[in-house]
Amino acid sequence: MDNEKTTIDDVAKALGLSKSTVSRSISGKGRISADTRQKVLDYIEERNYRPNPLAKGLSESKTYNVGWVIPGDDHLTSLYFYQRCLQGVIGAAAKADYDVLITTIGKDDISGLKRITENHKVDGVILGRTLRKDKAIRYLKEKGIPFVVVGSTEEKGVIQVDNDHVAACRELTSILRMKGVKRAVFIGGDTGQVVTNSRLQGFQEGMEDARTQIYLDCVNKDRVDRAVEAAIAYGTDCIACEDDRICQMVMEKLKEMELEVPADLKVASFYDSKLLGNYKPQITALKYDPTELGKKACETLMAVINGEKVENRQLLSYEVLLKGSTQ
Amino acid sequence: MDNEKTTIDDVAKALGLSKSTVSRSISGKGRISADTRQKVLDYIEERNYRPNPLAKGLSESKTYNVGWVIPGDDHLTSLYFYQRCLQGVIGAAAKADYDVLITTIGKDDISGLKRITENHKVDGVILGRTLRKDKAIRYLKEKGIPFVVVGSTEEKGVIQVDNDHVAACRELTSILRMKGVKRAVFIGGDTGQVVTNSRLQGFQEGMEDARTQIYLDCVNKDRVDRAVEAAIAYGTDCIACEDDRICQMVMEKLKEMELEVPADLKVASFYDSKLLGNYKPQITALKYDPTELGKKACETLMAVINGEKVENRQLLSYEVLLKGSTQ
DNA sequence: TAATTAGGCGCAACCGTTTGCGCAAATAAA
DNA sequence: TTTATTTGCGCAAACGGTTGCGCCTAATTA
Repeated sequence: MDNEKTTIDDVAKALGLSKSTVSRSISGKGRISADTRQKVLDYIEERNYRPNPLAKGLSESKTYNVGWVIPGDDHLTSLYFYQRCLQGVIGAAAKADYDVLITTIGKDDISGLKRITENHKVDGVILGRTLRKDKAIRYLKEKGIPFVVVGSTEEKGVIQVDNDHVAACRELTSILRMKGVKRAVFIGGDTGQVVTNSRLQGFQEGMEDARTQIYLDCVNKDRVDRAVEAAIAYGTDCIACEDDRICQMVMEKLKEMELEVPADLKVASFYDSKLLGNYKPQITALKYDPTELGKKACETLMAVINGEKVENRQLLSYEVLLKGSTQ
Repeated sequence: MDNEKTTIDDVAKALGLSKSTVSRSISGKGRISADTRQKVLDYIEERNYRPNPLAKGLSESKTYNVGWVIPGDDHLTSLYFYQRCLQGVIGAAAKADYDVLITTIGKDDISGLKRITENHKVDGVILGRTLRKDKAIRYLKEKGIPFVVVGSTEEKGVIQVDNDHVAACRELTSILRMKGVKRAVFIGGDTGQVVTNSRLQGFQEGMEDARTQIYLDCVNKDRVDRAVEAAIAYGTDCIACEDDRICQMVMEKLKEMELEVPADLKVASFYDSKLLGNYKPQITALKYDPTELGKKACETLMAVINGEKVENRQLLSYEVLLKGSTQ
């Protein structure tokens, strides 16, 4: 009972038609009578016939695959983010009859990316993370391979889909200011990442000309601890953390210092995640939808592949979650 | 300067050969003089020619893709596990000139899996997680699609690659027994998962006929808390946690109860992960190599695809990390 | 030296689609 | 009714590889 290997020829024979007609019925292109078309559609539906994508791809010069490229070595939160993103990518791809080919790259090793592109296995690529001076971007641009990046890059002429970090951080920050925050502190991570700068920018815009203090490159517990100590010494009444991991470390440090949130000072995170799920006063944070990001990225890539003109920079919306930590 | 579209014909023309000869030079099959072959190999190396996998696949009835199927909704540790696994899969696939097509499935929704198989996009599938009464397994068996599962299943006649949980847990447990543990407690999660039962079995074998107590289905903080309370009431001197997440909850609870590890009691985890990285007395745990798992799984799948006979059950080794928590 | 075998290569069919072109029948315009 | 146009469909050539078969030359054997 297997229809494993039915081909378009089988369908054509069975219906007394030519394969051209069957092909045109399926694609809907060309001149076809509505009657015949419906007959074909019904038949292939019933027999569960699926055109062989290799043959289809060969004649159309398409692979019907997109590459999903993520770092091979990354921390847990990112993984969660990528997984959610991937859901969006897969969904959007499926709608266009595409599938997702996954590969990983390292900071200096883009061999995985080269594999799938040089071997003609994908029609385009979605970059899950970018660095400054990103080798992958350079490579894709040079080769003229369609691609979009999730997140932002300083590289010019690159199609990017990102959360509107600046606007989000600006909005949350100005809410904090309204709530009476006078000496806000921003603790940020790797300044090599574009997103860090966006968040800082949003913070500064939101604070207008209120007094603030900024601590950057807090990439480990030590750095964060020292930043928190300095912030307390400064007499801060609110710490804005660049992301969930920093927020986690900040909360830990505050606990060690036996300071109460929000009694002694407010705390907010510019990135919500599961890591923040278990705090007693829940943490005020900015929430994004990674699935939506992936979806948008993939849709954009599809458009690029089909030769449509698309905006270079697409920004997605966010949500401000006001919780107990900034009460 | 683009060699985007060089075909085997171009290569043949350039070298004054026929495409059959070029093809045979590349594959090494058939009768070819070493001279000619080398000439071809040099040329394609220099011009970076890669055979179009769609054309190749079409004529060989192969896609040169394997499907990597993971749950669409899972917790952080799993994600880490899958990511490491994936590394192994990608590596092994690349060696056989395969690429990895990713898709996600839910407990009752295997449409993603159906997509890639019915559309003939993969030659075989690796299942990243299985459940009892697994729909994906049923489906793949029924359709006769080559597949291997990472982890264990009770389903008969399925090729599985797994860590040797029983042996590992047995060994760690017996070490604990040697160390003088007299009233050990096992706290396990979802008994619906095959691995939970394997770990329990290893624990029981390792404890021989020493007194023990078992708490199962501790799938959330509440359940774990109650199990820990009961264990303490029982007067336990060692809690063996089924996995990292349970261990995390146990440690939290012990802290709340103001009990010291290992002074008041020992704690061990039957699964090491990053979640356990930050405890003051480090946690004794069993360490596996997910990358190795993925690699082995993919290699096995390749063998199956090539029609080789393989062992139904492949067990990988482990490492016992003895740390402060069981001192 | 003649007969056989083996080695190296090319021809052409095939894998399962898409699509330009041409032809006949049906429809519309003259 | 005749002519022009449209409509529906089939033919056959791609797409870029692999592979069975056959031919020719060179090496081996009798």
